[in-house]
Amino acid sequence: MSIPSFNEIIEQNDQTEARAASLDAIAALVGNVYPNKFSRTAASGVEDTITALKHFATVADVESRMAEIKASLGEGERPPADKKDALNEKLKALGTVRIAGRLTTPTRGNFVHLTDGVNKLQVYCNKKGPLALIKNDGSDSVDEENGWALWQLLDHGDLIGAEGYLFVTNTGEVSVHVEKLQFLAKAMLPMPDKMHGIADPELQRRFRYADLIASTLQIEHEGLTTREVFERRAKLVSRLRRFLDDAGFIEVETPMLTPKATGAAAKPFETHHNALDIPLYARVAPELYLKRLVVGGFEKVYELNRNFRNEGLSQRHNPEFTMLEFYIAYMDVNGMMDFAVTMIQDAVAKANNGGLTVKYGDNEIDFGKFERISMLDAIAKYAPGVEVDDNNIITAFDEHVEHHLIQPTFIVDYPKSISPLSKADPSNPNFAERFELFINGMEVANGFSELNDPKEQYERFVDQMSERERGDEEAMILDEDYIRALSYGMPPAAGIGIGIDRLVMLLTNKHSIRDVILFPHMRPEKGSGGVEE
RNA sequence: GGUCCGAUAGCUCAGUCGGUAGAGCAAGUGGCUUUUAACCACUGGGUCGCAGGUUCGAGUCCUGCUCGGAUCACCA
Repeated sequence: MSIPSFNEIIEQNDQTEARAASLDAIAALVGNVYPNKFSRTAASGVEDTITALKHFATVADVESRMAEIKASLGEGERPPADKKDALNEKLKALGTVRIAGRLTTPTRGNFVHLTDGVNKLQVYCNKKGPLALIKNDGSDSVDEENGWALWQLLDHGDLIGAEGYLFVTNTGEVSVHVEKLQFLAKAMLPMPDKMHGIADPELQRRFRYADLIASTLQIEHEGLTTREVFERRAKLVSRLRRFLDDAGFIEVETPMLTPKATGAAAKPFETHHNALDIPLYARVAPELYLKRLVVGGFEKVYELNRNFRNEGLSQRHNPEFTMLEFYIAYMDVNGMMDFAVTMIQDAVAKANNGGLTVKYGDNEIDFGKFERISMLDAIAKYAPGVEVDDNNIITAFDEHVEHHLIQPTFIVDYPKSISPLSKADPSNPNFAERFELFINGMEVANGFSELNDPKEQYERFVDQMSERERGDEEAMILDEDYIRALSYGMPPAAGIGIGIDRLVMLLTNKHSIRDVILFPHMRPEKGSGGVEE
């Protein structure tokens, strides 16, 4: 395989050539074009971001005062000079600020915005100066003459540092009057379209970095920006962790590479360990490891991490997906449903600005109430004429019921035959004490009263193994060590697995799982050497 | 894997009945310089996804392929 040249990786065209020329000219002015640091000092007195500066009390106050003044003005009217001057006094008293960020689209002439990804702050440079540039030779020495020359060489998307004082413009926007400018890094590639961002979903996912840049440079957008989607995702995940930690759980990490892929009905990825010369499988579920820990005395235990399933890709399926799985000793399936509702409501509210209702496509989903209905009752309700027996119950459910379950609904009483790790319902031995949570027709969670009788568990595995021999590739594999663990005695316990990606889809009004995973699986790029032709 | 839709300038997109390849943004040059996405003037920029076919002539019609999206099947 030949190593591609830089110019093959970064396709050369008029845009990149112009930027390369700009970079050469900047190098002639400042020296090293990739300096190692820029000290950001904002008015709040700490190493600060633009966002922190904008939220700093004095700045925020000036902005809100100016907003009031502007609200009282007519179309095209400018804020009165005396009021502006008074606010400028307050800003000037803050002294010099040093901010850094990416250059957004130049508006006109000397004005441009710098963004730290979250917020923007306008900066202003005056040709008549004084405008110095900070040299990048490590000495922090200043070239008093060439600030304007550097300013003119900058491109949309370049990263710069700016030092100056805050002021309010004639139109009432708080800005930095730049006195010193430092070049920090070059955007060799043109920025995404300022109005549309990156429109092609393939390119959004493939070039996620550019998609995220577009989130902060784009002028208008519908729905959440990509950045906001992942901020919301992060908020949800951190809130779920917090909730469990506060409830006395321990977070653990169990093997991702396992000698046996079991604990869920799924096809695994296979790899090979060279030193041991054995096959290893990317885990399809952490379930059996976590229950070993319940045996060991971790009565409340959770893992929030990736699982891997070697199956088809779809709007709702990525080969690796994030699952929150947890177990509570001495609890049964009903207690688990109660607990899960409280936890999900807490996390949804925190990630959704306090609200429990979410717009998803044409539906409004209300996380305020979760229904519970048995699988048989659900089939009777949505497919009244359909005769159900052991063999067709799941098919009937999938075909006739699933897509009706828009509002959060626990389907309970699953056939035992398809629930090899869950306890049977004592009053109805053909059924398991198991639920799945459906929202918008999508399976979001799966939980049950955990089977803790080692002999029965062994028999269930044996049944699975014979299913396997009959050709069901996804039937579970007997895990002998798990049987041994259960034989030490596991307390009664309830467990649940929650599909985090799908929950995030619901909270962000995204209809493809690939839009809530930063780097979803894609086919290799053509000519990247990823595939032999 | 089946079906439907799409691929045109760096980006977002037009392109009528088959008849010289278009716009906005971005880029370049010059002007303006307290502006709020889009200031003014000029300029450069195309293997119309790939390969065939029909035709005097194909971005446009036909066939195959590649890649993507939607949807069905399968799955969580």
